[in-house]
Amino acid sequence: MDELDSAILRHLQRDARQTNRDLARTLGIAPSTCLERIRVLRARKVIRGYHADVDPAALNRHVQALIHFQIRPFSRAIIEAFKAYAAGLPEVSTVYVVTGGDDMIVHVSTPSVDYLHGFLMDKFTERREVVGFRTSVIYQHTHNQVLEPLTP
Amino acid sequence: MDELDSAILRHLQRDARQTNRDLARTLGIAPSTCLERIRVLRARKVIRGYHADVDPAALNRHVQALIHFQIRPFSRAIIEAFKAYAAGLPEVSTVYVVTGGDDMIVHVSTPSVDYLHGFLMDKFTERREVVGFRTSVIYQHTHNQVLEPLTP
DNA sequence: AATGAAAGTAGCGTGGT
DNA sequence: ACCACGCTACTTTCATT
Repeated sequence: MDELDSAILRHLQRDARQTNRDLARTLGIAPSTCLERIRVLRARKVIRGYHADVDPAALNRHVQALIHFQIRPFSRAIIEAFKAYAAGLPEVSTVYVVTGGDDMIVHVSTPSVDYLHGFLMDKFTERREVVGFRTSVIYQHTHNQVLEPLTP
Repeated sequence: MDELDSAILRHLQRDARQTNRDLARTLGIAPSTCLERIRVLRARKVIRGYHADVDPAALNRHVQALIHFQIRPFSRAIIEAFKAYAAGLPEVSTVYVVTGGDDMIVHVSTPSVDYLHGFLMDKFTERREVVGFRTSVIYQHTHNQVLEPLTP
């Protein structure tokens, strides 16, 4: 992980579909060198994948929310099972297992407020391990697609 | 947005670097057709971009957290300013503006717990609009990279 | 580890159905 | 709208440094 690798990661986070030639040209290296660097970064799992960023509204997901869960009993097996359950629901985009006031925070996106309400009622209220949850509707969110390496 | 567009989005969310030819072949359409569909989806901003997914640990970001903020006074200008401030910090990956108990939830990733503590102290405690915040350290998180269209 | 050339392959415009 | 063709450009391997 030298400065060149960092530069490659920075550029591929911003635009994953630029050609290898273009990337090599902007970095001032040969295309074959650039290709090999990227191959190694993938093999080392530093680059985990390449994903298109799709507007949720185009997928009929106009209402997003964060759901804060309290789970009891708090054991590894229960947490793992609930995490797997939540992550498998098509409305769910992210599951965070956290410390603090809540045990789990789940990011969901749904067509409407009505759909969200029905979804929460149908999928979570009946589960024994869920002793309580709280909904935060998301008004806006901005995502920083390019993360730089940090120095300790 | 027909079934073919949905299929294209599904595949590009899973792997944004597959060639147009491969995608066309798996969908059973001509490459030129596929290319034109993708071009329109980009022009309509349904596809917002293509991004490499990089392991945060490789960027020296071993400790992630969600920070829950209470902001006062609660006005559009104050919220916008704080959002812009937070989103501009390199440690921050996502800013959610929400309803409910909190006003803003910020996803951060840092090298260590010490770094996180110093970061919170240096960047947030001195800001007047921050009347309180709470930290949830993230133990695990799973992200669903492929979002399907939902039917109302 | 980086390069340059060479072979295979893909992108993308044009025209046709 | 979709497909077929063809030119140009890209990717990728390998010998060389």
